[in-house]
Amino acid sequence: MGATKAKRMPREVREQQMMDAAVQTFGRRGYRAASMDDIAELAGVSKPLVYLYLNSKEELFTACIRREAAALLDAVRGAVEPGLPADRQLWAGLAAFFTHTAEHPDGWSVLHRQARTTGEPFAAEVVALRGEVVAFVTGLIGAAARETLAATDRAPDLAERDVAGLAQALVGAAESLAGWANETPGMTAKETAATLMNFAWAGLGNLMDGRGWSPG
Amino acid sequence: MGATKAKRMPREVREQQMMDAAVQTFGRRGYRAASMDDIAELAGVSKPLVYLYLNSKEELFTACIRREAAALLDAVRGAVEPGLPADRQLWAGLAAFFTHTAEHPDGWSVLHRQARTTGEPFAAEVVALRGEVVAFVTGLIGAAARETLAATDRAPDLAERDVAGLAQALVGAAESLAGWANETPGMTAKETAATLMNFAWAGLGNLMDGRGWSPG
Amino acid sequence: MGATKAKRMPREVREQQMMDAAVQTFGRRGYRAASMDDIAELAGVSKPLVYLYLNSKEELFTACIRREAAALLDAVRGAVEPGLPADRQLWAGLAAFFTHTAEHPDGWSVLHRQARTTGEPFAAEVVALRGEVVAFVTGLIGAAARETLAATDRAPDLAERDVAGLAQALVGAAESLAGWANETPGMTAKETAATLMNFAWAGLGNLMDGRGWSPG
Amino acid sequence: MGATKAKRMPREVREQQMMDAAVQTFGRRGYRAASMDDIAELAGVSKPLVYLYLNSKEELFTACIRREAAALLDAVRGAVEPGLPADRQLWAGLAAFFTHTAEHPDGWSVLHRQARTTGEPFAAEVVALRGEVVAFVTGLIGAAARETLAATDRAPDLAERDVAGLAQALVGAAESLAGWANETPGMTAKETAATLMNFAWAGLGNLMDGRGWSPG
DNA sequence: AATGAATGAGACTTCATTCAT
DNA sequence: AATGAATGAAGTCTCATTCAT
Repeated sequence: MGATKAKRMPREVREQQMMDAAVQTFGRRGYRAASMDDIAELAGVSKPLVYLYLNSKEELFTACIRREAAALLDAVRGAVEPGLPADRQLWAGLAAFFTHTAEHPDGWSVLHRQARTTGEPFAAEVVALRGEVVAFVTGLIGAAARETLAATDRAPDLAERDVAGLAQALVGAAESLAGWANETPGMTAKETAATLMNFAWAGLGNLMDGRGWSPG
Repeated sequence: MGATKAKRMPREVREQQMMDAAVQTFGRRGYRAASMDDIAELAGVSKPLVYLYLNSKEELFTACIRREAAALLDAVRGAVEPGLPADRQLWAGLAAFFTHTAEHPDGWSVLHRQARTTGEPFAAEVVALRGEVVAFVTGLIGAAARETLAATDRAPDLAERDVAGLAQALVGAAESLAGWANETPGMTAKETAATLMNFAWAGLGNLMDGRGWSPG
Repeated sequence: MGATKAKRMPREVREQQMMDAAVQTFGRRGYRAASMDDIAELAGVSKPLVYLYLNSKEELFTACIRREAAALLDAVRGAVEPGLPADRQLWAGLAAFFTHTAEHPDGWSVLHRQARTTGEPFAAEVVALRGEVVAFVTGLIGAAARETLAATDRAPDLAERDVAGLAQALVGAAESLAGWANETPGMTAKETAATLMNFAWAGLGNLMDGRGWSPG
Repeated sequence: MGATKAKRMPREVREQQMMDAAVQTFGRRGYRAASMDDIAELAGVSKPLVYLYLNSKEELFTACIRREAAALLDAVRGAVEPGLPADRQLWAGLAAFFTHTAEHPDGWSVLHRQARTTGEPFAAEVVALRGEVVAFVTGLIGAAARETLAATDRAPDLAERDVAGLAQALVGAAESLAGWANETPGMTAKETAATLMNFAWAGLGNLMDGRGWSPG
């Protein structure tokens, strides 16, 4: 641990070292509790250099959020093969999601725990990320609906709002399970993805058949 | 808003005023970003009085967590009538949960966003709360399984670990939907509860039938 | 420990309870570190009552100094019988001094350690006490000199300044030994007094004979 | 007075300036009454710099105690030539002691008045210093006894405990005289040392002859 | 005779940030 | 490309003291 202390590295390398240190520190301690001193020390550079490259604590945190968000999105998108059936796509995306969060717990913490609780302007960054994810999932649910309809030749029976709520619930459940899986030894990403698919898929299917649960 | 500025109130009343102010401030700004000055001012008292009654920022935060956790648990437990079928119980509990979180957004923020990200010893308080909720939900799922089995005369087919994962997913989805509902105008607690039941119940039923989704 | 909590005591009794608590607290913690809260609690009364009777922390400390100084002076003066030879008087005074400081360690601490280090106006109080003691000792040394001269029919050979220095040294040694004796188990007041007399008396005698030590 | 306000000094220099200011402030006002603001201002730096270099008020005070203790011990040890007779060694040590305390009254105050009354962990530092001094003096008294015995061919007559008491008394007297000499204009260190030698040496001699004072 | 309620002022400490080299 | 030196501002907490009953 601890960055290589070699002097005179090219700017881009130093910058990544600093951001690695920042993600780790922010992710574990939170934005306020993380000090620029901590980050500089962990990065193995002096504080003025951090400011020279990243300008301010706020910009540094924002840069961390964006880097980690992009990495997560790339991982999920890269795992989904467009040609497959919707349920397989969804499963592949979830597996990639759980894999990535397990392999980058500090980055995931920055996105899911810290950025969302630190208020504006950071929460907005995560809202954007989450919006992309929800849209992606919404699209998959819609595709699944269409596939089902095509196979059974029935009329669509899902309001827009229901789909949105379902996507929210699915994403929320995934976020929750990511934290739980990280804390549960022996829980692999694929098992976690299967658990969630089990939980969600049948319900989605029933909904599309118009056989939802109702309090009546 | 802003506490009544009447002087010379009995201790217990002042203490509640302070905790109201603290929950609001902690919930909106987070533990670190909330200053005791802010809280005292919002409570309409001087800072030393806050310290006289609540001892320290840490103890104040802990007291807030416990008060809000107790209020949430009471609301959910009070809404569930033990005699009803499991699905009705679950629905009633969810509705009460969404109602309470909608009516106490700052308290919910303290529990769900802030306490969990502020590290020990606060996270442990919420872990305890969440553990009670998960146990409660786990019990309901088990009851539902037994009811189903009694009706259909089939053997149980749910491993302990699956139930635990399902409860986690359900609670996580509920937590996520609580935030979403708070930010979505016109979304009532009952609608939110119905959305989640739709999403979850059919899936649970299928699982109990041994017809889970699998990647194969 | 802990004053009787009976309510409605006559003023003078309450005042002594408070001063007892104050002497103990000041003596053990020092003026600054002792808080009025501590003192009031130890005295078993509310803080406003302490202020009602003793007016302020400064006045309270001053009152403590004066009470303890008077007690110490009374103890020493009461032990010295004017008719005896000077050395017996000195010994009796020292024994009384060591007895009193051993029996009232907090009071002695207030006088010797705390009041002297807390700056004006408190140091002046102790300077006055010490001045009385030094004058008393100086008188005894003078008397001893006269007795010696009367017996040996020689001219006096002690300058005023030497006597003052000797008295200072003797008092300083006594103060130092008081602390040491308090910390040395099994060291009685009379033994301590004898140690100091052993150390000092022969030297005084030699000096009066003009046989002092000199670097030459 | 007042440190040079030149900016951008090397760390070691600044650190000494800060400790000079701290010794002066602690020595005159005491540990509790001295504020870090006062010290920083007297040192001509901002408060954060004091914390950056010295970490905390406690560590700063401890550093002051150690620096001043070392300086005092060095001064006394450096003045004593091992080859000389014991009485000359003692006198030289006392003269150096009184010289040093006269030239560094604030440092002496830190050691003798403030550190001893501020409680742990500071008192322990001074106990260690004083222990070294008492051991040193004890050694000299023992050496003197042996020299006397060698010259007069008599048996030793001093118990261990008596020697310890005598050393205590001598050190106590010296400490007391140091304060007195500082407050008495025109009193030089050598005069003070001679006064104490006069007071103490003959008494020690008599004791070694077995001719101590006794109340009988 | 006595106290619960309340506070202005000031203490120690930390942090994001800049300056000069 | 990089850093040692330095600080304004703000935060948590304590304390002597008073008010109203």
